[in-house]
Amino acid sequence: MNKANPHLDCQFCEARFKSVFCDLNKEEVTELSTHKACTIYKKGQDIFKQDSYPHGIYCINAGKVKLFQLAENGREQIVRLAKPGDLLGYRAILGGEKYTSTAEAIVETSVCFIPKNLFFKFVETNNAITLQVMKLLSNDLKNAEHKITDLAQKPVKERMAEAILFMKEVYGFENDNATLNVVLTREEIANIAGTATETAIRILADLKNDGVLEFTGKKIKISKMNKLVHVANILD
DNA sequence: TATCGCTTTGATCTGATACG
DNA sequence: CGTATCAGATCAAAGCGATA
Repeated sequence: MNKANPHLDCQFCEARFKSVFCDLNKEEVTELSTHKACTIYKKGQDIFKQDSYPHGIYCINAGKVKLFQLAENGREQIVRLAKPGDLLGYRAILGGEKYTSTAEAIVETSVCFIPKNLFFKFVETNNAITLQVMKLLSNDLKNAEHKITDLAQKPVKERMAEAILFMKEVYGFENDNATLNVVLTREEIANIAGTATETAIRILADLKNDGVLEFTGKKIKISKMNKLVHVANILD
């Protein structure tokens, strides 16, 4: 199933420098390196599941991950997209709770598991990490609040435009500086915007007709960024 | 070539708001 | 109040491309 990947040394890990572990000293990096366990997940594989208990946290080394909650009606709501350097599952660990969402690889993804004890040790002894984690938490909270307001107040077209911009924020562009560096299904995009797949498809077609977006297969190119931002009706 | 999963499209239903 | 309108969801069916 999942290939273990023992050769990744935290000392040289590019992703670590973008993570909460960027401020570790040399001994701590060594400790992290010896206790973490790196695993490769194939596209579509779950890293952890909603309602299960956490035993540690996950740090993405390479790849892309979506986090979603399963609603009563069976629909998924994507609550977060994650990239290399991002931490997964830390809120559940800190709160001593079950996972409130499922994490699934959207492409082949390499993830390092850091045991609970080690994570808590870092948080207790390293102020820089504590501060970083607090920043993460407050950022998550801000995003969650923003999402609530969006879903409650904004029409679908604005949410769809925002969903596209969100994908761009997290994963950026390809070399042409316009094509999103991520491929999601229409259903997944709908699940970011919180709408039905059919509605998402119709709105994407509208945005194409308006000359805002272009499609090549499942790839999305933003041809008129200013117009897309305008459609998204972002107030700040 | 048969099949599967995803995408698209049209038709219809529903709930919220506006309006006479 | 009753009802007209609108946004969006739901349902059904067809299209389409990758893959076994």
